[in-house]
Amino acid sequence: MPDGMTKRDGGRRPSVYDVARHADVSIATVSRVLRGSAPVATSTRQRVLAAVDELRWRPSRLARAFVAQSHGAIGIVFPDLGGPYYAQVIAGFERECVERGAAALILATHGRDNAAQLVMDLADRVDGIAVMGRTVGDEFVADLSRRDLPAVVLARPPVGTIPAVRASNLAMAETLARHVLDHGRRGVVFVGDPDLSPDVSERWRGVRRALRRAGVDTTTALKSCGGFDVEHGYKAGLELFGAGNDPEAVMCANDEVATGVVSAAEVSGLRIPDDVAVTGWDDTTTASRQRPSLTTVQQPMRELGARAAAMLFALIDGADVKSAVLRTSLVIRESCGCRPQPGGVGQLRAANRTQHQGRP
Amino acid sequence: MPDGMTKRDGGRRPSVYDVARHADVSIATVSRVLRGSAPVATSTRQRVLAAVDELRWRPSRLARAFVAQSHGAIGIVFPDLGGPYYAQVIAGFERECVERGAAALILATHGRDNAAQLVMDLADRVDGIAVMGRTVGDEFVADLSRRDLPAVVLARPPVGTIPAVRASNLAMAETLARHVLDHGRRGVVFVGDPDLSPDVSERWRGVRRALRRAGVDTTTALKSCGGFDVEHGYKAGLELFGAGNDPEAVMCANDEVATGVVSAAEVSGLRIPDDVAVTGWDDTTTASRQRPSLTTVQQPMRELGARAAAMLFALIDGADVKSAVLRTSLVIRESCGCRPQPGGVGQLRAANRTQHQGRP
DNA sequence: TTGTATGCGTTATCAC
DNA sequence: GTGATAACGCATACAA
Repeated sequence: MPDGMTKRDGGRRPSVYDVARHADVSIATVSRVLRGSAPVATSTRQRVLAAVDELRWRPSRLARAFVAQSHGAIGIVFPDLGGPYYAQVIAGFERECVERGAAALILATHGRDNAAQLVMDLADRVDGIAVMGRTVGDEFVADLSRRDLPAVVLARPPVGTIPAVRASNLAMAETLARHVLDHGRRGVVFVGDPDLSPDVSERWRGVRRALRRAGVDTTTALKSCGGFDVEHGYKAGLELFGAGNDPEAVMCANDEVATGVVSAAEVSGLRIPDDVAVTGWDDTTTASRQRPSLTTVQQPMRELGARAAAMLFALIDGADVKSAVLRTSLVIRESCGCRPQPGGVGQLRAANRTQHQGRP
Repeated sequence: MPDGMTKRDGGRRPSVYDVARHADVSIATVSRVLRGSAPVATSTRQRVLAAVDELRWRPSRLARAFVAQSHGAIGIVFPDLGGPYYAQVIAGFERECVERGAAALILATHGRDNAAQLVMDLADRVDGIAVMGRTVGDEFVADLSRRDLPAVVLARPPVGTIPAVRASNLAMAETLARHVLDHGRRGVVFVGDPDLSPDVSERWRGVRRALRRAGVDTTTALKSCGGFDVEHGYKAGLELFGAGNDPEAVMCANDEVATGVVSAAEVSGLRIPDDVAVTGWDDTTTASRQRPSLTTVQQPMRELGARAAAMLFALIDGADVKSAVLRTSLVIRESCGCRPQPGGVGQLRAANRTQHQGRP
């Protein structure tokens, strides 16, 4: 700034220039003191710090970000925000951001028709973006990456060169289905919408494979329910139990749907697991507390979010990033027909957990 | 360079200068075309748009924000993220942001020791900030506002001149407690931590007032549980029911704590509501689905988030903003001792709802 | 150790 | 209608 050019006073917040003038140094020195980017004489430093303190100056993040050409933030896109699953994923994502000193921007498209526009807006304000499941189309995700914006996908397979982080589904679903079949149940129905998410799609495929290998007909083994919450599960359950062809086991897309199905069963006068077995997925906190306690599959939800963030930061740093498949584990409780554990409701013994890792 | 900011290199992204050169115009004209801030000849406009298209240029939000001295974002600070309450508040906050074309930044302090630092960081990257409950101290909140950063507080009374948005607690809690007393229950215990949140503090005060007016001793009427989730409620419930002085009614800080208390009661061999009545707060989706269905208080959680955001935008626009107390309503179901409603589990008749508005 | 000068990408204010 | 140019607040290469 040229000499004699005095900035107008007023409500304007102080800038480096104000601090520099106040401490009788150059703006470069002020910057050096604040960033510690170069040695500064102790006496000078103290003058600067005093000025900073007196003017209550904080460097403008807007300007810093502009100079650094970096937002210091990453974003994550969900279809929705309800339910414990998203909350956990967000928590993991956010924790990683905090550790890195970055901000987390969260966007839920909620099935809005302008979802693509919203995601684009978000892309303009972050250094990297994570997209969950089928929130937006593949071609759109690929487009983000083509704009040189670091991107990862979550809870779904990789898209082209865009890395993915997800939990193992297919093999574990097959394992769980086999366990249900081992209880002697043949009339197995999977409640969920394979089209709504890649996760559910893989779980259904795993279940179907187990049924086929056991020689069970699968033509009526899929019941879609239109959503992932308790309400949808309840409604699907009522339809299922009212249809006459009473299923012997209902395997659900997630724990919340399972909770709804359990309610529907009880309203329909069915006992669990005697009349009908029920299983969930996710091992949310309520799963162990329900009665009967819910047999389900534990997946590391926080870890999913944390890994997505970590992968983004690695990409931003120019590192090479590979897709990851996180481990899931079987959590056998009572709702599948197993006996209550001696430890009490919701208690588990290690022997009841089966881990599985690999490509879903 | 500040935390979280690392320079991304690679092929430089195009700027106005590139587009201007490509279209053989000045950068001013490019800006005019894009912003529509001044008339441009049709032929010129088309040349510019063609160049924009070809270079796949998007104006840098970083630069725009810098020039406009505006982040185009507001932030919200929570103590935590788990549970349906926060999810709903976030959803409302986020919806309002989307409608306004702004971004929502979400921070959960999780009881970290550097919470104040984190909130300060957030304050540096938003145009306004909403703080929930006692996430940070009053003096800190006041300090934010003193820095000319628009601020509102959520789920608590106003702090100085900082407006608040909250739901009615005290009178409704008293009403609910009276209802429980009307069932003939005298040994009433409130489970929750008044110190953890202003909301809970007011609910406890309302309950206590009702008890005192009914001539009930309140010296053992408070049972703290250390948190707002099912686990804490369960643990508190076990202690409560194992202590010998069996309560006749347990009024909980929220629905999740109530759910835990219900589990604890059942494990302790107590029937609800015959042996012990239980009430919650929030009317989350599971409240109507539980058996027995949970008597609780409905509060507009999404609305709380939405109003907080709307108030921030109003403050940013320089408008005058007044605190607001949102209406809550009593939701009588079975867990308090009332009979099941004919409509089925979770169904409500209008007659079962009592609304209340006013200063809590 | 400190100061000067330049660039970051946009919008806005002048001239023409 | 259009173009040259000055901010915006900071970081930094280069001088001194």
